[in-house]
Amino acid sequence: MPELPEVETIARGLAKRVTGEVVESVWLGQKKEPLKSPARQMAATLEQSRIAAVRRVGKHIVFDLERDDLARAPFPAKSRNRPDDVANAKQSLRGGPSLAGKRARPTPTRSSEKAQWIVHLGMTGRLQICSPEADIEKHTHAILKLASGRELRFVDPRRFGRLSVSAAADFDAGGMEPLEIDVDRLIQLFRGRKTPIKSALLNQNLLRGVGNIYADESLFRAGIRPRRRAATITREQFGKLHSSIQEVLREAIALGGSSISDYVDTEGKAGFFQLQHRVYGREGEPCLVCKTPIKRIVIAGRSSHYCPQCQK
DNA sequence: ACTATTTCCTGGATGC
DNA sequence: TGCATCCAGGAAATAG
Repeated sequence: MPELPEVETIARGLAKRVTGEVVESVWLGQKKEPLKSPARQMAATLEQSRIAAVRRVGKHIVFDLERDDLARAPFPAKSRNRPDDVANAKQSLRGGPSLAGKRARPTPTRSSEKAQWIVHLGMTGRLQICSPEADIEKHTHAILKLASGRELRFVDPRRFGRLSVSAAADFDAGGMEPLEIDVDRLIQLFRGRKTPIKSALLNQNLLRGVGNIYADESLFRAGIRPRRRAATITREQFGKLHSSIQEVLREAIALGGSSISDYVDTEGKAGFFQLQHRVYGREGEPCLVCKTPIKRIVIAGRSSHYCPQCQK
């Protein structure tokens, strides 16, 4: 559910609150789904590094990590680990997390080392900043203990979220940023594709960050039906689509994203763009332009909402 | 090289 | 009230 505007909102909030923090220690849960990198490598990369920046790339939250103190170890090289090598996984959450402590003896390094911690929230992932005394929620998969005494926690009931580290600071989410791409590039991306435009918009290898809500909303504003094959869309319509996508995303960011179900930002505040939805979640309700009932169809397993009158 | 379909996961909503 | 079933969604994996 968090798409570009929600992730942008969350990343901005985090940047405000944890930039400059040092990660002292890391606890990682025993569930393996949320971890794309080996637990030991992730913990070792995070521990003793400073959060230099937090930013959004597509739907990913990227924490830029730096380690410029000569006394500290360089980021660990890629290592194969035993599958059960999960940092202190057996510790009970109830008594407070035990934090993965001792690492290998630091090897002095001359250069400033960079790495990244990459968080994808999936459907239900959340990053919390809280005091160590705060109750640890069910489905907490990672806890970063910060030098300020606070904790940064990753909670994700459905476990569609993913955590990974990129040792070389070269994380590439693929695709292009929808708020940066120009019309010609957009046309290049979609031209000639037989797939429905809705599916193309959701393909993160083309545009990164657009999800189900903003795809439907953009197509409505552009007057294009979600099932339209990308290849049949005219240059002029692509122009309209390009401006619709950017308009929808910018408005949504300005309102703090869409709070569907239980989405809240890092401060616990809800977004308000859901109040501006013109088709998403409005099946059967009258189109705000022409009063025709909004239709809901399924495209590639995704519910898609549109006005049969306004969209062609 | 593309495109379409299936799979992963749990909580909330719905139905009997 | 309780139990079963369905649905939501992103992206990786699989199949064509």
